[in-house]
Amino acid sequence: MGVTIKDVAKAAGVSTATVSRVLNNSNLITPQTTEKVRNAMRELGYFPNNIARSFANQNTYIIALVVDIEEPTAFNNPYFYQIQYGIEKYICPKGYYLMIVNENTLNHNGTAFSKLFFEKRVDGLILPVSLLHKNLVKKMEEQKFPFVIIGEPENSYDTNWIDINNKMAGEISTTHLIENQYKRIAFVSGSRKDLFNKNRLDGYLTALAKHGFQPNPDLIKEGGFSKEDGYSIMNEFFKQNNPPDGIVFTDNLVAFGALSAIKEHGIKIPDDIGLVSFDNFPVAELSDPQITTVDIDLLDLGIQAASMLLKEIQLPSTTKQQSLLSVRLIKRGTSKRSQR
Amino acid sequence: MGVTIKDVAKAAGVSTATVSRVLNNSNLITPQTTEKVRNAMRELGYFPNNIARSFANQNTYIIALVVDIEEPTAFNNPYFYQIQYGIEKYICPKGYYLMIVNENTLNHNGTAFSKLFFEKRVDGLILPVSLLHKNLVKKMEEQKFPFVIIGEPENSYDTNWIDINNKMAGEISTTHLIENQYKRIAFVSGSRKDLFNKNRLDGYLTALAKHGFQPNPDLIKEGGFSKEDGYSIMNEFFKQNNPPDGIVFTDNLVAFGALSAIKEHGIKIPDDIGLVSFDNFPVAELSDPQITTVDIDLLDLGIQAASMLLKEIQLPSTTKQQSLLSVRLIKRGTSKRSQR
DNA sequence: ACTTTTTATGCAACCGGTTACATTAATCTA
DNA sequence: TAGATTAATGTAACCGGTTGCATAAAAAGT
Repeated sequence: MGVTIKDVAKAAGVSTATVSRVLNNSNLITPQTTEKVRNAMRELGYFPNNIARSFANQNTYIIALVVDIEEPTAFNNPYFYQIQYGIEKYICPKGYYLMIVNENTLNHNGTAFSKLFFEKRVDGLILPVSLLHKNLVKKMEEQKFPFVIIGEPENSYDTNWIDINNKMAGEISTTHLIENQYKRIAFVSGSRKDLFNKNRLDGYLTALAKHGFQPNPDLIKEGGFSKEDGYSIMNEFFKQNNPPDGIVFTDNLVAFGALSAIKEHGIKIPDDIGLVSFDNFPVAELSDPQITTVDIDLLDLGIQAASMLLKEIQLPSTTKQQSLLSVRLIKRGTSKRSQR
Repeated sequence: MGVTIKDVAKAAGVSTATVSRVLNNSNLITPQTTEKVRNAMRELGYFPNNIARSFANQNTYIIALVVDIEEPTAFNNPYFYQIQYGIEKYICPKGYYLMIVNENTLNHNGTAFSKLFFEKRVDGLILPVSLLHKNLVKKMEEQKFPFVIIGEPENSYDTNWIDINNKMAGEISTTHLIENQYKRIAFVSGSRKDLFNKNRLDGYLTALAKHGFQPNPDLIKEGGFSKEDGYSIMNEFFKQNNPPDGIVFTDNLVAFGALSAIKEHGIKIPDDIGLVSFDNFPVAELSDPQITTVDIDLLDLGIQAASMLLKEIQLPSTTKQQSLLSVRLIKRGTSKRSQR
């Protein structure tokens, strides 16, 4: 039905091997022959059948990004979207394509995505640390199957991984508040079962220590993802007899909710209280005042992850790559104290 | 290196054909034989090589979603992200995988994605109407290659397509303002070169006509995507000697910017002016007051598009499928007048 | 001019499944 | 129970490229 390499070979008066070599820019072929073959291809409207190509050399030129997003929260959080965009941007000019798999739509045992590996559907995987499973990792390493983890894994894993520098993020945001003369600085994060939240807290504590502040357990809270959570956490703080005058939030939406609570109490931002948040998602610019945030460059994270993976695919190595990306603070209205 | 069908055949004492039939759940095979083969597979840790499978039957079980997102705007707009999520959700349980291609990272002639089709890398395509090109469409139709367009194309195209009902969206949003006793209702949309904006305007005009309102050219504006655009457009309205008291925006962010301008003028929302926007993106809930929006169900759009495509892949038909999805209004703070 | 080396091309096996067709085993019919 | 029909399995060609090895052609060496 389609035009095959045989048709081209016949039309150009050469063998299929020669046509194949032209396709692959082998440097064995004479310019004249190349020319002949190219012409034949053009005349016949030939395109190489990619499935056959993959079959012959046992690779697909596809890599997959595995995500685990839940429906309700999916669209508030552009996390994977930005990473995805970065990956695509990097691999596409190199002739690779990106496949997206959401583990949650497969809903088996949390390793359904591993079919991609077992069935050789892709040449490599990028997956979030939350989907790491000991057995699967062992199998992939045995077969030298390339994969890169997004997020720092527990140190029992020696794999390729990449993450933003969460400790640094915790430290610079806290330091920023300290430098703006806030004195009682609180820290509100997601679950500290997650290593990245532990690291963020670590950064917060480091900053306090460096400036001679004592950490105060009352000012360290855990849990919360939503605007509503932020609202109620803030109100809990207000019930304390000595509430914080500065808060580091590790989530934009939580900060957004806290903002409402603060306004309701008639407390001035940033004069009476300073706020810093993480993840410079678009919402951070929409509040009034705009939220000071740690900007994590997820586009770059995607690019770096992809680069790491392609390196592994193209020249497999036994030493694993690891990378921590710097973050920077974007100073906005919630932390710029007029004076004091 | 890997375990192949031959190994399984030998271990089970049957032919490769039988193993293949077991793999494909052919109903020719005896339960006993099936059992034998399954056991052999299990013992050997066999997984079918998917590349070989694809090669044998010339399909990939992959479909691609082609997008065209520009970097700066990419993350404000979860448009494709939600659609993508819907597609993935639909196709995954049916054994298909999703590939994502961003035309803008390929940056050739706007049809770089067509390689996917020519090289048979995927079984079908879902692409936005903005990427439609006459010649390419002709070629794809000649070869009966399945594809679905997101967005209503100009009527010179007879293809499978799906869109939200933009006229309905324009009409219900306008009607809602009319019913809330707003009298001078403006309409602010993106470029009217795009059919969907024409349709939205059409809906607006229809609603006005149904309620005996005369359209007023001063109240119909075009252009703008950002918060800043919304801010300046709103200020232009305020310069008019008879500004609107109700506005339909076709973009969340534009409405967000307009909101700031309105507040600065000390005008009360929703008592003095009512706002409705399109696209119920997460930001709509973050403003104060929250923005009344037309909710377009992009998750469903993705699901429907995928369903359309798989239908086309599984049983090709000559009659094209078209679908307009209903929209609904989510009433929030910017349009709930206390009384009048 | 004749061997030796290098370069360009062809031959054919191979990648791992699928499936049309052939063959054998099982079941049915009279 | 032989003969016809149906069900289960096997044989081998095929999908469309790639590539090791053989060979032919060209270039270099003596």
